[in-house]
Amino acid sequence: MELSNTAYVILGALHERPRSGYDIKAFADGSTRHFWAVSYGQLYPELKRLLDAGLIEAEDQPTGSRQRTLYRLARLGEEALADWVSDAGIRPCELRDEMLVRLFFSDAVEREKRVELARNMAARHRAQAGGLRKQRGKRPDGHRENPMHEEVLRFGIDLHEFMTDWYERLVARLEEP
Amino acid sequence: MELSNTAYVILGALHERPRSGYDIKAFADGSTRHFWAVSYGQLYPELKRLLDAGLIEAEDQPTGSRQRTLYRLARLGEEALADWVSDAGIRPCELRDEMLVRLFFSDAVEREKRVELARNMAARHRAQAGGLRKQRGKRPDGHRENPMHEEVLRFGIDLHEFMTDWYERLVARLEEP
DNA sequence: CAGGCCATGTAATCAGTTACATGATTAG
DNA sequence: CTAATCATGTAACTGATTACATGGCCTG
Repeated sequence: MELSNTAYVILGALHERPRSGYDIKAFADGSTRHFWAVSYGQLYPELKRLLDAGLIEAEDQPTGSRQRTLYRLARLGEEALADWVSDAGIRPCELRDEMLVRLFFSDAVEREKRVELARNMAARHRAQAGGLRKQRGKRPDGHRENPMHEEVLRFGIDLHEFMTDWYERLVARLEEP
Repeated sequence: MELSNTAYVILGALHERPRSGYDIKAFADGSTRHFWAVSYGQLYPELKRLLDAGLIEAEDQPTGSRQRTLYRLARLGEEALADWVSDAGIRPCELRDEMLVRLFFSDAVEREKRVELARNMAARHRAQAGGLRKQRGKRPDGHRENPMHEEVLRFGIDLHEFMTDWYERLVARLEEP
């Protein structure tokens, strides 16, 4: 059976510890969001499918009268996750950037506008790097047993810092012809 | 009226010169593909919509009995393109990378597999940078009047080289603890 | 005359987002 | 008491890909 990448994000989240749907979403928002986002619209139906397929198990754990379903990784899910991570296949890295498309076509407008656009892009990545750095501050120890989480977060920060620098240099280049 | 980004790619392609649908696709594959891909499934319906909206004009130009519709940018389309490029709004830069998700969860597998994954990722970006560099070689002059095309291509090359280096350093870090 | 390129299109499908609807618990 | 957070879910929509179908032109 074919699983979506989102399904593997769920399995990965449950590999660490049992979680509710809400908790899985919070985990994704705080970690994989910058390279793989997950929305409720996918999450809950996907949980149902994984449950039916026997990759995860559900346990009812209400707090008072507030319902809560705690999911945990089943043996089958553990195996599926390990197999998937071990897959040696090369998959494309997809980038979708509307502002970059604008920049690409910005010969059609005056230099001023072009420079402003490049400046906005630098600011965007600066903000993104800042956001990730903040995320990092929030985990004083959470990375002890998952060093790769830390590595990937570091990658995000480095990447956005690289882009910030790149666009700043572009601004300089565009300003003095 | 709201236009999709793909519509703007089309307008941008036509800004340079009149083109057939096939030619627009070839243009996108050879330039915007690495940050904004376009498929036939979107292209032809979108052309129809842009035509109906009066942003582009069509001219029949068959070669023998092989049909061919040449599209050109109308005044309305020219304006729409310029307005869109000038838009100061900040839009997110979206990255979707399945391999990075795997890497993120790779604490779940043995070190060997993890290193192999990182090595594959370095190779992927090396290949991607190479592909872009080749693309660049193919345009001995095409960038004269569109210097931003060259800048964005340069960005792609630099970006993938940065990532290649980053993953190579990761491999080194993972190998000697 | 074959293979590659030029050329146009559609139908089915998919992945994913947005917006909505509902309601309990907890901290200030 | 009220705002934030915890919690679950669905329906409608959108953007985009895949796979298919068709056929002519040009070069070796």
